[in-house]
Amino acid sequence: MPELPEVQTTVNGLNEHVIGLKIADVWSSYNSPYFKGSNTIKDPLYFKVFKKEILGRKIVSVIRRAKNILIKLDNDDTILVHMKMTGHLLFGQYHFNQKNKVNPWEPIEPEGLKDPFNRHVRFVLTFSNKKHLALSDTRKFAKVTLIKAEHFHKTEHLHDIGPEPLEEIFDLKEFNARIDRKPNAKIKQVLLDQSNIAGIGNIYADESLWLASIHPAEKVRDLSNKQRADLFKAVKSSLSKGINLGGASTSDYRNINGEKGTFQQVHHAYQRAGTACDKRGCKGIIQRIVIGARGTHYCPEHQKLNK
DNA sequence: ACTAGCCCCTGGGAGC
DNA sequence: TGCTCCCAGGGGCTAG
Repeated sequence: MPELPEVQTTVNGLNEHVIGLKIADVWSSYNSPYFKGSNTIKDPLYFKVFKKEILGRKIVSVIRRAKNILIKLDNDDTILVHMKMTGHLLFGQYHFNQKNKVNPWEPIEPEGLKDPFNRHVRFVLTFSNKKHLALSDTRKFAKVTLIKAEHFHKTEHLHDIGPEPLEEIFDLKEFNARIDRKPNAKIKQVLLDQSNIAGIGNIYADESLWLASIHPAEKVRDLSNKQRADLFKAVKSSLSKGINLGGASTSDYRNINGEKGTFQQVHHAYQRAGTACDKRGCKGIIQRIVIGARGTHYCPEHQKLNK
């Protein structure tokens, strides 16, 4: 699923391709009564407003905040895309099967989009140079909305998000201050909570805890100073490695060219239940448990509870 | 103010 | 082979 490294990979790709492009058309098949009045394009009434506001605008930059993609327009408005579980953005000059009544924007070429996970197109921006930015989203969890310039600093879509873990200003002292907001909570749940630290999801939480030899159910107040320092380093290193490898494509994530990342090839814990722990000298077998309704993978040999 | 748990959604795997 | 059932999980929301 798209977490900080996957979102950053997408943002890096977009910056190479969409800067200066002018939005000529907008299409979406998202609509759900559940999202009526939600201020996202899943509300058909909101989509009409959204379309009117962005037509003719040029893209000036693309940045990331937590797991959100922020596409800045030339009038200082911002298109926000959150890919949630199964969404990813694709950029290219596509041909769509307009005769398909169910989904007229199902891509029929090029080759890269034959991958089934690139074919669930729900949202398309067409630029004036005939290129497309398409959002493929199998399970329709993704969120797309427009943030007007004057609302940017108070929008509900970005409020209550913790610091960016890869920024240099985010040091061990800051890390401790953030996790200590929940001394009685399990460390895995604290890592996943975006209001504590931005951008960590299930994959990088499990990988970081494996690297730092910490049991995912360890209470924050029971962590030793060494464990805190190890976890701080592990969070930074696993996220950085994820970016360097173009993200994790355990299931559906693809970059803007529709290609897989390779972080899943170096997972130590995530989705490796039943396989041997590959920590040097460790004889453990990776286990899967549930914490906070999330599948959690860890090695019971070298990630033991302190008490 | 907190947290546990439901809900959005669909492809794919298990079971029969 | 083909049907039904069930589950993954980020984050918004609500009930307690």
